[in-house]
Amino acid sequence: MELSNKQITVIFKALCDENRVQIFRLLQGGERCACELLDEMQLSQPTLSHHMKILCDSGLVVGRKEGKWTHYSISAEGAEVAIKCISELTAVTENESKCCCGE
Amino acid sequence: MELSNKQITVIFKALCDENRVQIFRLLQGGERCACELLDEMQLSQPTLSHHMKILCDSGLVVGRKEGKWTHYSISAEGAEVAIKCISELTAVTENESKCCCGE
DNA sequence: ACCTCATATTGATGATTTTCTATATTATAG
DNA sequence: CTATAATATAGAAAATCATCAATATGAGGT
Repeated sequence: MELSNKQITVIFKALCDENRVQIFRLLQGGERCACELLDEMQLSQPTLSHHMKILCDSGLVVGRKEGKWTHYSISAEGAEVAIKCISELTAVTENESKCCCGE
Repeated sequence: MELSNKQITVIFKALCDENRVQIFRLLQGGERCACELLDEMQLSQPTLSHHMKILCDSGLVVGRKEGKWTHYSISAEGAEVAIKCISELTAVTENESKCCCGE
């Protein structure tokens, strides 16, 4: 499963906004519907909806539709992918110390 | 070590741009100076410098100044912080299934 | 001291993102 | 089938971000 640079940016975009980080903290307590999240955030309903779309696109959050409601929760699989991704990106594979610039 | 929402966004901003992800891939081979990175990226020198600042601010990359050159490398400590951060944020601590909206 | 090379900073511009209001969609209740 | 409630989408404004050209800084070399 090789992710493109673009796909990686989509994953981590989830964590690049303070409101979205706050939404993760709310979801840590378990599944929440959009109206509950809206109650606890200082955002308009369309803005929350926009953030939830970005979170779902990242794979870190999943939405479950049930009647009128959409229930959101943290995806353990998405989290695993993100952690594996950051682990791989930050894994240094050097086998010798290379000097550049003719030092 | 409790990170604020704002601090978390600074960490993951590093991975929200395709060029910056590409820089990680280049740094996987070991320490590189800015001029080497510039050779391999389709960016102007000031733009690369701008990205390197964001990467260093995130803690995922460190810069080491030596004479005229700045050598950049991936920070294992920074990576550890980022992984711990995403692990904590995505850890669900629910102990009972809560239903909202009077279901 | 001057020149050159590597990198950083400034300032401007276009692109993207966040946010809102207004409206549309979809589901249930009466 | 109409009304209402929950969520999504469209469109516009404001803020932020990525980018570049020009310039500044700072370290060696001559």
